[in-house]
Amino acid sequence: MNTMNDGFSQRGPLYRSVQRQILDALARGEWRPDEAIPSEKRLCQRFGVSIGTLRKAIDVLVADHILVRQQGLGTFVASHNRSRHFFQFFNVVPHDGPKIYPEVRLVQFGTAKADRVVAEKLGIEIGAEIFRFRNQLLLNDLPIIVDNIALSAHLFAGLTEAVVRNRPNTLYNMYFDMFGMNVIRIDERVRAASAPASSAKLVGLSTGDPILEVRRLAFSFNRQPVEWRVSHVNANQHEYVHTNAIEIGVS
Amino acid sequence: MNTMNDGFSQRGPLYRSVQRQILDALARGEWRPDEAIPSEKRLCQRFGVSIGTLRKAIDVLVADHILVRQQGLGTFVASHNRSRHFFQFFNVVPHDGPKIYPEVRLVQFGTAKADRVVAEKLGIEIGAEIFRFRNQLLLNDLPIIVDNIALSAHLFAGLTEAVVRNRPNTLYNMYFDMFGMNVIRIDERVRAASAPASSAKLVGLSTGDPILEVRRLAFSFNRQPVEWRVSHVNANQHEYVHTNAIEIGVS
DNA sequence: AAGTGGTCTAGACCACTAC
DNA sequence: TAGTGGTCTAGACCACTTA
Repeated sequence: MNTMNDGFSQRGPLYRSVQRQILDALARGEWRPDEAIPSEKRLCQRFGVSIGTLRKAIDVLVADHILVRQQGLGTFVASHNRSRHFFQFFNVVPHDGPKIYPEVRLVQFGTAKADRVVAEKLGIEIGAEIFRFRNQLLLNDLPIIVDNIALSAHLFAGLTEAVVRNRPNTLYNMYFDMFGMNVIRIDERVRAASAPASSAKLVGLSTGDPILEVRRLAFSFNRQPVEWRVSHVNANQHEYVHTNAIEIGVS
Repeated sequence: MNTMNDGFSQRGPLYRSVQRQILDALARGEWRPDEAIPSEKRLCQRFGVSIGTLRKAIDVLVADHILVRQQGLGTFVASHNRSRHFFQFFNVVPHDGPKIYPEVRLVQFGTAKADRVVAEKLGIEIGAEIFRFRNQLLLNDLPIIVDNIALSAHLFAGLTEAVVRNRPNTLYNMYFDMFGMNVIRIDERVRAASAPASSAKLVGLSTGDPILEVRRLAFSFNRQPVEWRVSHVNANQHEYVHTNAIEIGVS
């Protein structure tokens, strides 16, 4: 009794189509973080699939930490309280030391046109308007990091310097609270580089000194690119940390 | 029509029990690496469960890379060829390019006494005997990385240069197959550094050129430190990559 | 054509949570 | 008690591989 479905979904398994529709609803903001999504039964009716198919679609989203199931309660949109959210994506630590919460200073803010790289990373047209700003990060009162951040002016329509400067918590919380952009995944690549003049002073170095360059692309649901960020790190006393565990055996 | 099963399995979901029985059969050697296990239908009969339950049991084993499914062919016992451990923990990629499998050359092997750092990292006494060896890694036939590796001679008693040189697959597979050391977690820290004389030539650079220094501590179960590794990377055309997706412990 | 895994159904009962 | 997710059934048809 295979419905072999409604002609609405593209080619591919039905549960993929269902998964896509759920992600779309999340992207539209139909369900907000920490809210429950409709029950499995209701979603079955809505999408016209059986419980098995519906659960298979949700399985993937749960595995990706986009949804969280709680038996007897419901299925929830994953959220993150502030500190956690921040620490999750902050990967610069003192040599052999623990993670420290930085002090952040906005040192520059403006608009610009997307160059080739920014356009490619953010998935927009070359020449499209973007916001560009720069944060200086201090660890233990010493300037260690400069973040050069680019946002699509289309996704962040109405963003102003005051909004960035006066945000009550982290940048990523502001992205979400004001623009519905929920950063759930980052892809970072670390290079060895020489400090450019524009960054050297802001991280307490001289032009040409060796630094770490961290290039980050941040994503929301459905792999929607949200933010492109190039950071320069004074790596004299700090390093980039990454822990990777695999799960075997199960038992 | 829930069988609510045979009284043979312990408490817990049926599919866990099935999974355990499959793992037992694998441990007994009933099916060998690269062999197909019986078809899903046969296994359903054998374990007295429905196809859905059987597939759920196998799903976990496939996710853990213990079994590999091939549609139209069968389900196979994973052979510890390359992919599994290696790609999981290999984080150096070309700028804006995909991951490449490197060619590995052993360039040095010997024993030594643990200095303070090695002793601390591996959790052994200063002066305890260790194995020290060095691998040169080539990407697209160009020398890019040098791995300086330290192992406790106690954990790896009997290790020889020949064993390292003639291992049939990856280092971490050899650790497991010959010494029972199963690497399941690594902690990596990346620094910007200048190429020391001992590494420069092996990565195609001159002494003092900027490089990436990756310091890795690898762990087995129970956070048992297994390997301490300091790698130097020619970062002219390559970078260190790290993808991080949100993780939440139930809101 | 035969056999395999891949997907899907339309229920059922169990375990847990909240009221 | 009502509602939720968690598990499980006993099939069905589809897509793929091999011969």
